[in-house]
Amino acid sequence: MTGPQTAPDPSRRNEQSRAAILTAAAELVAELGFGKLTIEKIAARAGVGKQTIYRWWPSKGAVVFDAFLAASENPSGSLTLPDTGDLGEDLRTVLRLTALELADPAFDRTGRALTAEVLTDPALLRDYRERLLDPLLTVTRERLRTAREAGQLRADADLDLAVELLYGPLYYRWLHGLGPLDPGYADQVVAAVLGALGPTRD
Amino acid sequence: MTGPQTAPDPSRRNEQSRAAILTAAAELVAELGFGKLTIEKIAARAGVGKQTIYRWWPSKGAVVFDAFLAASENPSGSLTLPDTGDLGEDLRTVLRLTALELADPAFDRTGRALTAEVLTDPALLRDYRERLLDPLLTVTRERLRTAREAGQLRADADLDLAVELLYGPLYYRWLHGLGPLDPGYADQVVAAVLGALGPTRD
DNA sequence: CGGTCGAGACGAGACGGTTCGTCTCGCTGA
DNA sequence: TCAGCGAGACGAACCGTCTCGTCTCGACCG
Repeated sequence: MTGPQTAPDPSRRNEQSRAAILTAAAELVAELGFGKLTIEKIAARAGVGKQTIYRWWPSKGAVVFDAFLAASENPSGSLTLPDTGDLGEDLRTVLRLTALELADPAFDRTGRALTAEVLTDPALLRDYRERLLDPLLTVTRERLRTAREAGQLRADADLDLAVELLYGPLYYRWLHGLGPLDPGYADQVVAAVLGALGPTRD
Repeated sequence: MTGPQTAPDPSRRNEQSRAAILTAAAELVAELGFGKLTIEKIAARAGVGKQTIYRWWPSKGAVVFDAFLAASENPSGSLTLPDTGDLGEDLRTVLRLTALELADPAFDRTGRALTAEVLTDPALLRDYRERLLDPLLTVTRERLRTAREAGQLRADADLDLAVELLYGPLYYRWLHGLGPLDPGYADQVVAAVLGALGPTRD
């Protein structure tokens, strides 16, 4: 479904070319921004024929997305959240790290370009969900489930809602440039979510 | 700063052309989507020279953004939130309406395209903040302030945080297609925010 | 075994098509 | 009279497709 109609043979793929293309794409998107980036420039920088890019990727967005993934993907392949037993502490750790990443100017340009592409290309959005977002949300939800069973969240707390209450505001503030993305803000969000979904104080 | 370097004289501007351009842009972005939309097509549909578009707008995104604004701007010019005295009820009303709009397929395409443009063009983001987002956030914050003074929120509730807790999750869910944007979800978000920042139950 | 051969990915770049943004044209209206 | 107007010519940039000749690799055969 995702592959081309006349499928090329992945086993014959040239790994050097693939790596060179992703590296070139990552460099160029940082230098030029996504809008001024072209397939031809990627090919030239990578020392690669255009067709080699068109053969393996359906769009410019897909190339940049893969480059981003290759750079950010955990080599160990496993994505985990800390579990010290204290939900608040663990969430603060995660959200502080997230805020730190979003606040990094180097990440900002690439991240915004990628977000814009992902939001307007349904196929890319599916990829993004499957390979990055859903794993993160799942892992977060599982941590919350553990906490709920330990009585650190209400028994009827909606975990999907909780996850969106955690990440939504950060994301909203980041994309719109509404305010500083610092550890204090991360702590505020965590405190609010715990206040809303934590055990009732009776 | 926003204007061209050799400023044209706004007083000599042709209002018919301006309106025709915005109408054509709105129609075409709905028909073709933002990506396949071109300045030349807008000019042709509007019966206008390309230069007339380039003279008054810096980018394709800016034209579409203006078209969107012209169509959605409240004619009375005033943006207000309901104030029945019951904060929960008022917030549910607003968030339900917001969710309804985001869930509208007709809005979805245009909204995503516009969001993508706004996020990657700092000048457009500034425009968006000034003309749409900040007024909405301000009006929401003022409603929350009233409620706080009436004792419906904690005395130390951070209103900036509150606003982002309200809109952030909706926005997050919408952009990523995480789940249904229905009145029930709006109610859940409001309940969570009131749970977090409402008066302590002592 | 070791040599031959065909398939398919590769680098390079020509190609026609599209859109870009700039630049003239006269024309028109304040 | 003068700046904005519709129209469209213009060169530049990229698009995505295609066609070269090269190379690598597995299959097959002597």
